[in-house]
Amino acid sequence: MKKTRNTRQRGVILDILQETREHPTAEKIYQDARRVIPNISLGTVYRNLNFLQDQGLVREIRPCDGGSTRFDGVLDSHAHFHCTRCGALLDISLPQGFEQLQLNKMDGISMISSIDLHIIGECSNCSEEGSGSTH
Amino acid sequence: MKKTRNTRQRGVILDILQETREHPTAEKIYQDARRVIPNISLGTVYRNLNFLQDQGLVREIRPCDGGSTRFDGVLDSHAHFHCTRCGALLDISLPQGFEQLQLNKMDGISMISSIDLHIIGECSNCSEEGSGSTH
DNA sequence: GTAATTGCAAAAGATTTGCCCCATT
DNA sequence: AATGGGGCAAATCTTTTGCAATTAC
Repeated sequence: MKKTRNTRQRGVILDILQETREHPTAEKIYQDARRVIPNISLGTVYRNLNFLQDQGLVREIRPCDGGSTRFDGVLDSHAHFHCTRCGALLDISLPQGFEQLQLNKMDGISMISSIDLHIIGECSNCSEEGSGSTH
Repeated sequence: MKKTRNTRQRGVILDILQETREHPTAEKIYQDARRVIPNISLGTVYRNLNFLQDQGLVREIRPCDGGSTRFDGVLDSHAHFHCTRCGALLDISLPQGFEQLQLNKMDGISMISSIDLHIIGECSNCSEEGSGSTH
């Protein structure tokens, strides 16, 4: 297999993802990265995100309610909560009993590599504000 | 609120979605619909998919592994299995005990409207075929 | 008759890719 | 020096939208 190089761009992108729990989009990562490497290009960001995903260092989350792909650099197992009002995408702990679910041998499944749990609803912030605000 | 009309296009699209468990993409629905209404347009398909979603008659599934949005017209609660080899997206039953999970009051969540469970792995078909095939 | 809906084509986004140059090893 | 990776811009793909014509009610 071919050798990979440690470029500044790649390092910065990975750092950004590992230091936030905001699940940024590629565009947001691009903007953050430009504060460090002003002439980094969006194409490079995408190429590295794909690369890091292939390496298993990062994973992508596709918001259930449309919008662009977001990325997650925190690999502890956790679920995601999507707020339909403000669009927030939050890490949440796996519900009690989740690990014990009978997951194997279901239907036509022969091997499970990962399980994604997405909870869609309203976050406390939005609910506290009554029915008006959109963020 | 404004009145809605029962157009042939809308009916055909809904039928297609309710009669399959294949979770077609908009493009696939468009192709199927053209066999019935040869000059239906892709724009109409998208407009109706969004409309049907707003009505709660259909929901969209965003494949975790990229690719375009797929649609589901079967509303019984079920989970989805994504095969990383052949790309199949299958309905599966919710695992035992799933309904009893402690889901409320977690972290900053104040209201839950739906829960999506996606299982990623390999389907039996692909595994039986050994390690070669891509479908 | 009226307004919701369609078809078509253009526009808008998001992501990928080709090409040539630069920088890591 | 060799070649993986970057920058830039064009290309691709998916989805949305404006508008005039059509059709359900």
